Amino acid sequence: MEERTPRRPRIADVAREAGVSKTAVSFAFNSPDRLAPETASRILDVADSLGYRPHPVARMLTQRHTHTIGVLTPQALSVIFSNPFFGAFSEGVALAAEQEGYALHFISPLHGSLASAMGRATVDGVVVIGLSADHPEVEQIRAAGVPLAMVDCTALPDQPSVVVEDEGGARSAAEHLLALGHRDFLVVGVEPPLPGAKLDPEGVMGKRLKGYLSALAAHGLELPDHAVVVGPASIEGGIAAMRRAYEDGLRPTAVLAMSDAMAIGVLRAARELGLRVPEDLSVVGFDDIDIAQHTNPPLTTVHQPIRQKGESAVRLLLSVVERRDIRSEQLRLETRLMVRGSTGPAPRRRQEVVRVPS
Amino acid sequence: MEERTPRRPRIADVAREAGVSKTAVSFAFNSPDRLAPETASRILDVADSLGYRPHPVARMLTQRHTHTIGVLTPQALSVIFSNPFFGAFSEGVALAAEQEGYALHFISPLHGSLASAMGRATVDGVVVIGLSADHPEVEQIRAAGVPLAMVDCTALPDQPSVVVEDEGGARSAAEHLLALGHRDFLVVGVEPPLPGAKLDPEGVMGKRLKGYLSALAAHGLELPDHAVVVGPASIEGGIAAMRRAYEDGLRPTAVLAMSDAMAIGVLRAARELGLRVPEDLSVVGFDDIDIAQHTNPPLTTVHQPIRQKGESAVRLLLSVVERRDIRSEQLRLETRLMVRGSTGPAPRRRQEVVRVPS
DNA sequence: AATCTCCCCTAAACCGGTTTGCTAAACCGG
DNA sequence: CCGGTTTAGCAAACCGGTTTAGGGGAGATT
Repeated sequence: MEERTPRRPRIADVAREAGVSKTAVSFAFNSPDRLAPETASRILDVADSLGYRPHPVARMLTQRHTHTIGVLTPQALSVIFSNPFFGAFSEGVALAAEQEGYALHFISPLHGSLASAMGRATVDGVVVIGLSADHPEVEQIRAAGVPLAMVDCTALPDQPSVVVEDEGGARSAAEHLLALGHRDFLVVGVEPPLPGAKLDPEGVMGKRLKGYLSALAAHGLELPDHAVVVGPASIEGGIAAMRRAYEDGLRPTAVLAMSDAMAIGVLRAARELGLRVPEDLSVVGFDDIDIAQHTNPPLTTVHQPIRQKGESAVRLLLSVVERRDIRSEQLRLETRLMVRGSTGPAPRRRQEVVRVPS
Repeated sequence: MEERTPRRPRIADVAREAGVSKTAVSFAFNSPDRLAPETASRILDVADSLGYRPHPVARMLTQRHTHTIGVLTPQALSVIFSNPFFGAFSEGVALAAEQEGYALHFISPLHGSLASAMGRATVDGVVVIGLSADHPEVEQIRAAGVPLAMVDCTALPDQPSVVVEDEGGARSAAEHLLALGHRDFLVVGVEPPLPGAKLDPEGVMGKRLKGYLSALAAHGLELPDHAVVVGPASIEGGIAAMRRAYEDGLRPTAVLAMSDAMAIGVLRAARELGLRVPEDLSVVGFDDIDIAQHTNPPLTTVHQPIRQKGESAVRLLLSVVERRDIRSEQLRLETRLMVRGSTGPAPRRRQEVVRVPS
């Protein structure tokens, strides 16, 4: 006569075993002070002996919140997690979430649909990264009444958001190279997630490009279209982009990369092409990920507070989730050029790159 | 006379508005074929106009599963996410999870308690990484009836697990250096998460150390205790470890690092100490993270299939979650030495390191 | 002795869905 | 015209908890 279904014990089982009501058991776990001390501890003992744990889903249902925040990205997590930028960002998100007692739930397209993934997600709010404001998904989330905080996008005026000075940072990178005498540039950009799509001028990469261009324009320079190559934001992407540029006959003295990972790829490709950095070629990245200071030579790059971005996004989000603060803040963080070893004076010899006189 | 509480519409609201029962609404969403086509689409229209989405938590409660898997780590996520190893591992986990239609939930100690974090987590199963089998938490999870898959730990015979050939990989690393003529070694290890704890001989680091030692022993060599330094598994940790070793007077010709991040730190510290790699010093890492092939010089290291580890763990886990397969598999994956540029023949000059004759 | 408090605990409603079991009407062949 | 099968939809039970409103008894107050 064995018990055939070792099913999970419920609150009713504990109540029966302890000879009390379900309410009492609930009190024992959630507000023990509403029970006589010995009753509470007896209930807890019984619960323990039965191996009872309150069912988290049932609890969520009645308490109306999940103590979980979501991180929403339009790309598959499997491509995202290998990105050091995302790692650092998640670090910031996790730090704030952990401090506030929230768990982390990553939301990415399931079976191709971000909407259905979002529909399944049991979160109190979401941090949205890598999505432009006009993405239909974002509107849907808002309509569903789920609080959200946007990262790298400020287009929703009544929503909390965190952005960085992308344009200014990019400008300072280009100015740095211009001051070193460089005139022949190659811009290495991150391609949009959807193949074929044009660089969104309001997106992060669009702003960085704008920053580069405005610095060049101030020196009477223009950037020919073919001096902009794009690829995936990875070391391999950077290698491929640099090789392609060389095969196309470009011989820049300086490379402006929109991501550190790609800059590291450029460093690598340059070495293979027999170019010394920074003597023959200067390279500047963007983001200042951790390894940037440990490359050889150390990478000159535009620092942005990646971790803080994640942390602030969560703080902003929680302030509306917990209704501590209704007004939604728009945070704008600074960027800062970190001059290290990968940039130097432009070499003397002239390059054959197209240049437009002012 | 405005509606004051724009509360989320419930299934009953849709039912009333459409003039049908709750059941019909539920059917419209979940098994439309049980309804007349026009009824179903009318209900869906009403739902849409009301902005109704089925409540995911309520749905979880009745359906008895969450379509979410947890990743459990004993360390704070904020320290974990910056680790490239973990990034690659998560990539594998995410890949398998996404393919199977599961979302990802990261579980780390909340307010210092892994148990309470686990108690709140609404997951169908967990992938456990970095936890030894005798950790009280693991027992608790099993007792709670939550399916789990252990990574890097095989101690639970009736649980699915994924491990790699740590000892063999470490041995091959040491043998490679021995074959190059090295006799004076420094081992750079990853410190246990709890300060002061001794290296768990059954843990990953313990096995790697055992592998190093057995290769040395086969050549009649012993490793003095002071030739093993430990630190956090990061670039900084590697730099600090190498510096400390030098300050202690050690002058090894070869470094065996238990993690690539630390090996990269060693590379960096060596450069600062004026040592050429591999002419003056050989360095071999462990893991073969992505950047290992892009360091300067490219890092010789022991490859382990990190992504596959994550992927397999999820597959194994889901096979028990979905009861497709009751027998729990124990997977053991191979490691493989990747010889690259950071190792070379031992330099001629003898070092003053302590050496025990055979 | 009656009333008031306070303490400890409970019954029942509720959270927002899904699922089971059933019924009434439509359909069908003979 | 009749019994049998389908079809379309409903009411109620259920998932596993929390919370509200309130009841009974003991001690304090009048």
